[in-house]
Amino acid sequence: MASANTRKTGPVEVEGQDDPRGRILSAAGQEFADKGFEAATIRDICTLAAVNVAAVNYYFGDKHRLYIESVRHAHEERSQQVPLPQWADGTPPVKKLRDFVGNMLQRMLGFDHPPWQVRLMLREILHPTDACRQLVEEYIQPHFTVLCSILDELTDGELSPPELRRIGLGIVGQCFLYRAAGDVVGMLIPSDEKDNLHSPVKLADHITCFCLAALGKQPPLSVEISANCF
Amino acid sequence: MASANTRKTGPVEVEGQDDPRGRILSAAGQEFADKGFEAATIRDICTLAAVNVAAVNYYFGDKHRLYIESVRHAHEERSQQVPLPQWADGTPPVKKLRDFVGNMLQRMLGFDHPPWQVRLMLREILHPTDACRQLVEEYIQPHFTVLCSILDELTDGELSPPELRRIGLGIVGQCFLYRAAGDVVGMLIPSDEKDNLHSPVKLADHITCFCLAALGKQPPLSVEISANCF
DNA sequence: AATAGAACTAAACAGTTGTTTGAAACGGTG
DNA sequence: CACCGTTTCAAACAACTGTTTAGTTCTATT
Repeated sequence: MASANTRKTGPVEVEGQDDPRGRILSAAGQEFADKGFEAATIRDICTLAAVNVAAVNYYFGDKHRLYIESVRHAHEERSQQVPLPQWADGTPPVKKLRDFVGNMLQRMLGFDHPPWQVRLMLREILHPTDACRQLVEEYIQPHFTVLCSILDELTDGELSPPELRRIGLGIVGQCFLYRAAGDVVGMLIPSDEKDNLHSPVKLADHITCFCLAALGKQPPLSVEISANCF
Repeated sequence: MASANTRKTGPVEVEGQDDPRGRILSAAGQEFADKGFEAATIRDICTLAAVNVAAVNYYFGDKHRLYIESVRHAHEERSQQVPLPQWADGTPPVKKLRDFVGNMLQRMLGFDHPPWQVRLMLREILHPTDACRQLVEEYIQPHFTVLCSILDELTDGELSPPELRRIGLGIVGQCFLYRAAGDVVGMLIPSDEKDNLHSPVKLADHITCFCLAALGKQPPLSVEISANCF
């Protein structure tokens, strides 16, 4: 029973398809993402991971610690799946903003449908548990700080940090709605319209344009320059 | 066992504190809102409602039908708690928009802290079950339609319905973030700033101004006319 | 080959879940 | 009072939960 709860430090053993710990972590992430902490059962997780029921307690102690680990695992994976864009010096802030919004939507909505990592993180955001603080500090806060600094650069420092944060939250909120309430959004608009106007790319264009117009960096929307402005 | 599952049609019997059915419905709403469908137990609900465990099956058949009924009960109550504003003819659309956003935020965030009705509806929006369709058709869709018609009036019909919906969703999204991810938002900004700039009233002002600026119905934000514009 | 420790397993544990049962209490009507 | 349908209750039901145990297999070092 020695150090089963600590990370492997022994031989090579990449966290791949072979080691049970990794399999459990992936299986747990999917189950927790789909059903939530209570409804997901250790037995289902272990069946999915093709390990014995006792393996969870052997590797992680109990269900709760497995959950914490699996949230961490989720945002670590997602961070390197969709890393923040890197900009060369002198990149115009307008382009940075568009890139950032596009990146955020891509991370939230995914290419096809959102992977379990995102859905698990979303659960934690909506109903925070012990795993939330870490998620915010290591994942959300850094991203939000980048967004605010882009807005600061965009407005030439005319706006105070609180005002920048407020506008930043507005941008995040517009993206967040599609991620968190995507099903309901789909019920509010025709299905063909969803494909045409609410795809990640089109959405990123619209949200950026909307924000730029509000900040006076672009003509108002109702004048409708429908051509893409980037 | 006759017609215990159908609505009472007999004598007066207002759905108040006396009839067990109403007490169960309220208790269930609170428990479901706090813990979700799986984690909330019939025993806890019945204890809270001060009825026997068997009462749920007697009045509602099973846990699932109790849940459906309790979501319906929630949005019916909330509808009459915070009804949509009624505007006299000739009310300027700018005022209508501000009223609508304020109304929506009030309904979402509540005066002090959000009542269980809203939290239960939120759960259904985030993880839709059978109760979602009804919730959308009877509650969300009508509200969203009002918002779009205000935006239409505001832009003098310059924008197409799909574009109106897209902007409407942006407004909803900005409000929605505070409701759904309020805890995380609270971790992203200083606590005093949350009280000053992110109260329902201040938020309604900001979101409306932001939208009006983007639509060119008001000077851009970065010029900062900090005085209230209504 | 012998041994020690890690990895894994089947089986059982105690507790809780949703649901059902059969009988008791209730409240009005003949 | 006796009767009846409705409502309420304590108790039990079977199924499932997270967790633990005791035992087996595997692996690598001596």
